[in-house]
Amino acid sequence: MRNDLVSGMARQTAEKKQEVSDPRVILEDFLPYRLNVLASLTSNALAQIYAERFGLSIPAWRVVVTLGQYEYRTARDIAAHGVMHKSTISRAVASLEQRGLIARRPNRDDRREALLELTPEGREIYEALAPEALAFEERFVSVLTEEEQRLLVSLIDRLSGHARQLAPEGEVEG
Amino acid sequence: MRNDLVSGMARQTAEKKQEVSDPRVILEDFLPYRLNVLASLTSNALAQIYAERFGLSIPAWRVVVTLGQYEYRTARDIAAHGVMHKSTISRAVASLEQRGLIARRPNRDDRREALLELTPEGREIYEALAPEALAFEERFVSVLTEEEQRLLVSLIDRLSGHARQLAPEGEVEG
DNA sequence: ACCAAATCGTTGCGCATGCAACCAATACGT
DNA sequence: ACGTATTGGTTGCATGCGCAACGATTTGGT
Repeated sequence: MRNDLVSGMARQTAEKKQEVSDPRVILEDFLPYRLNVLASLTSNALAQIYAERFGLSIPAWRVVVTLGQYEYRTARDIAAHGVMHKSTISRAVASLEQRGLIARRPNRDDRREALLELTPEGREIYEALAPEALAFEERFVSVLTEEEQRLLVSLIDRLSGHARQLAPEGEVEG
Repeated sequence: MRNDLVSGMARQTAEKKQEVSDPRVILEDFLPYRLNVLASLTSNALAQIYAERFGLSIPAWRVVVTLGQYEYRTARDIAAHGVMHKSTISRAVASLEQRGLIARRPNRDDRREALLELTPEGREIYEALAPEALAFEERFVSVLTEEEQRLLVSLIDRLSGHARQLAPEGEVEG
């Protein structure tokens, strides 16, 4: 093996004081980087479940979950709820509709938008998928104590709130 | 405004017991989702800095940072260090080389690989970029106390280690 | 009533990404 | 020493994404 660089992830606290005089970014210690690595690892592991077993992309998965949670909803609700770009949703919805997993019902009160909902087949997939997703989450956080899990959630929340202010505008992919 | 769905991020603890009998995924409470949103928010905010001000993509930024940190390194070292696919690195390196920010020196001992290093211009950019990145990080985590910051880092570390086991293989984009 | 601005959703375009195939060079087994 | 397997790095290809422009519809101002 030869992967000591990544598996080592050497943390060098001795370096800290140097950052003052000659600012250096230590990638492995850089929080945005770490967050991304963790999020990617998690996403990819999860994606295997719903891609290989249900043929769903990440955006499709989010659409399905949202509709499973809310019965029916418009595309822009889903976009807001899943923090995704509306074009991403549009394409995911088109694909899901073509596969017969969701149905589109035009809204008579506002004919620009359409209400989306799971078809019976769609709900079937959702009901098979949801327990697996939750089981994954459970396995994933099982290295932490309950206390730590609550803490993590609260830290993430506060950081997310703050991050939205640092970058006021813009959707987020996922 | 009409974004109550996303800005509300309603957390409904009362729902918890329902998950036992009828497993439902509440997207806003789903940890992988939250991690992704936070990571994306952070990435995008950061990306603005080095895209708009230095014309660097995320992979390019990671190459620059790695070389700033280690003087010289091969492409595959950088890939491992930045947890990125080797093709991503290859293209980032090509672009940086063309812009004259990094130089490639063939390794006589193993002529498959090449040692990469920052040119003076590259280092100049790095030295302008590093303080800004660190300042961003500082601003970013400033909502947390020192204690909480240490805790967050440790939680992330443990989760990352665990996640690597759940998804044993595969690079990570970023 | 009318016109401008805003909103929902779709689509064409350019670009980045991951994958797999590939080339060149090196390591390994026998 | 020879052939095969492995490794570093590049590239063609298909896919997916965000952006911006657009059509259709609705809202708001006057």
